[in-house]
Amino acid sequence: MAAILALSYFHYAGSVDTTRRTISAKTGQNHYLTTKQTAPKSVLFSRKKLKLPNVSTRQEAILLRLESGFTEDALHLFENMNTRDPSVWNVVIRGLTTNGYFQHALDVYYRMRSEGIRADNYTYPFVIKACAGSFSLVEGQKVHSRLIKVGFDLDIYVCNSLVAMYAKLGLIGLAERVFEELPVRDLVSWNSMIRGFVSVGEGWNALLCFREMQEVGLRPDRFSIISILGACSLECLLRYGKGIHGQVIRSRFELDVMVQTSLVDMYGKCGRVDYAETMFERIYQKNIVLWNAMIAGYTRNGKPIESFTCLKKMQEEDKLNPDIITAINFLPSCAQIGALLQGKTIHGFAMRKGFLPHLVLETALVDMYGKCGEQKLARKVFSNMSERNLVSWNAMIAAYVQNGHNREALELFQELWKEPLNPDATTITSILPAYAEVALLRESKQIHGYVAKLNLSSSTFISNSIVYMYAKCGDLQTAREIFDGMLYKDVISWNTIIMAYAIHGFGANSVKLFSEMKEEGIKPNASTFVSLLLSCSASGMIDEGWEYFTSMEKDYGIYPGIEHYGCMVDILGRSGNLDLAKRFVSEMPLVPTARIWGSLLAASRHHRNIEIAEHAAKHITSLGHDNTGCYVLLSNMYAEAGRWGDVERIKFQMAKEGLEKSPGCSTVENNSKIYKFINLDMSHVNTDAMYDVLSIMSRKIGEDIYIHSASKLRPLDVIRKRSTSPEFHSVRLAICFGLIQVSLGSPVFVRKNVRICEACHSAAKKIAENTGREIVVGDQKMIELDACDSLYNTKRYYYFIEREREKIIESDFLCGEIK
DNA sequence: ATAGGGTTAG
Repeated sequence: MAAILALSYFHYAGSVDTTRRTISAKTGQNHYLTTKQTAPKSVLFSRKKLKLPNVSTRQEAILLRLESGFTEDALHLFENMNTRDPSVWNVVIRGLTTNGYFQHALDVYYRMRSEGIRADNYTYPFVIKACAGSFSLVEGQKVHSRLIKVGFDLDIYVCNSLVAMYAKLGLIGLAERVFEELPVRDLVSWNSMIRGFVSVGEGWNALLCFREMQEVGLRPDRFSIISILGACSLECLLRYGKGIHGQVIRSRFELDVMVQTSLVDMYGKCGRVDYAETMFERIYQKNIVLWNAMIAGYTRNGKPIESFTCLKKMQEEDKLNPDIITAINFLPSCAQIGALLQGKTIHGFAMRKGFLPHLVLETALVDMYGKCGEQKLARKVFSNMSERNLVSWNAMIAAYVQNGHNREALELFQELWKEPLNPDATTITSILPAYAEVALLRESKQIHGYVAKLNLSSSTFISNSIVYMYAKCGDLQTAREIFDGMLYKDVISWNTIIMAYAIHGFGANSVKLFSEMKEEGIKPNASTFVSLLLSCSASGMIDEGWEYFTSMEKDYGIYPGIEHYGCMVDILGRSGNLDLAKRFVSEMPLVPTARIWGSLLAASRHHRNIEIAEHAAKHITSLGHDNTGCYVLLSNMYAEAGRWGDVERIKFQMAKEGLEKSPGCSTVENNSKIYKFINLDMSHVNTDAMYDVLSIMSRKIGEDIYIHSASKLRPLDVIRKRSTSPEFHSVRLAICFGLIQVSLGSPVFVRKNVRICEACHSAAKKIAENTGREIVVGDQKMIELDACDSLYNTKRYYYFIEREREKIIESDFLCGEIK
């Protein structure tokens, strides 16, 4: 078959556009022409269409070859014909279109015209279909204007094809116009229009169209039903879909496998996989499409195990091999349970079967690898892709963010701007957490501006992320302003703003917001209490902490999770009652994690209780995580107590485990650039000025005993004081650098990779008071908080909205009997 | 003889 594509007899066909193109639908969806879509399909003509009276034997022979998929042979016969009846041309164009050779069909059409043979109303529907098939709007519009010229623009067959073509190209407006201008509309016209709305994602309009069709007295047929079930899925209208199901049962379509498949699909998409299952089980003859729909239903509804079983049953019971769609539908199930091995198996299977390259499948693989924690493999698939669309980019960006590679995610996001693609809501949703992590205020403001431009500011989910992003960047005020301006605040919005105040240590505000939240009738969830307890811990509100901790179970029926216990250890540790904290850990009903012991260790460090620190450290090291931080902390404590033997012992232990102390460093942001400092840092261009400012500041805040300008520093003095004196800690250097560099009126944002020490914390406060500058310092504590709010869930929010909508239309839409 | 259909990633 490849030979036919190489034959040269199509070269004269005129200016036929063979480039691949992307058509953006109103919905922002992209339709892509992939190599798979243009590949020849050995689609057979239906038998009933074959009976052609009064045709020459030659023509019949051509038709026979075309319908059996022997396109090349057919074309040879065609080329050798002398007398060419217009109907022969029609047969050839129809054959090429039906077999998927859209470009060749168009070539033959142009050749037909150049040879002076008039295309008729039988020619155009196929030519139009070929335009749609090759996703060529240019061709389509050329043909459209041509047929207006020759007066076929009122032919119902031609116009119905045009409606379908424009809809397929995503230009629903043009489809509507052709539809509106039709003098007479038959069932096919309506079906094409309904299908069109569904295919661009406008389920609502499809429903309106469906109702209008019945109002003008037409009864839906199986095509209408299949399309309208698609509309139900789009709008998540379970009740309405059930109504259609009722009509189907009373109609003669009950045993139509396509209608049945659409029903299974609809139930799956409306969240009732149980209905889909019942329906599915009752179907006697299951084809691959039906199996795929069922697998997709399980996957979509978070039932990966059932999806696995279903795939197995498909192979065992019906001896069906997975196809591309099966693979695409199945991969998210692997992703959901982190079944890397099974995902890889599918990947290998797809390669052996020659499914690759395939845009959608590769995107699903990127997503699967990303969710299985293999961002490197995801990147490998992504980089190998011959074609990428926005969805592929979104999947790759998400893969980086999900695995904590925020820098890479941001770099990729920057690269995306060079592509002829526009980031959408999904892109923004994926990238915002990366912005929050990296916390560059200026860049965050830029992305915020873009969100406003995209009109996404009204999305609760996205606004929540933006509030969080500003809070993490240190700009609490803007975070609050955005929160106050939100139209719909859900529980996550409240959790986020409470957390924002917690991060900044304004516990009182968190508490106030919590009562406001309750007044608004928003029910707190587990995350709300994490935020609240963190607030209490950060602001030293010990009694309130206990109160919330006991109230969450008593008043709200929320059982404390490991995070809540962690916060309580922090709170108790802060109070200085380390024995109580220790007892709390030993009596908690959950197995303490490294995070819990870490809290106890930090508290012991704070209150210089070596005994309990050793106890906590023993547990941490036994858990086998990265013990570096734990060793360093313990070592510092021994040093402070003058227990040098123990310091040496830990040093030896670290060397044995191949661990190195990661130097504490601080960063400060200026003009979207990050400047990094280590303790005693002298590597920066402004070192002298920086130390001068530090010297002045230290004097002002009463810590000037050891300070001299940098040039007068003698390293030995410094080294001797290292473990105890915080005067040259990186945080202070970063602050001073910021004071010099950041323009007046803008806040100075400093972050530290490990926990900031108490002395630096109070020094920062005093420097802020003295200079009148706003200084925001974030440390490890702030970073730890990220893991807490795991309840971000887009789906839940949208689902809620859809429920509400269903109530509104339920009474409005009553479809008539189906013929 | 002509047109309209189901499964597809985030």
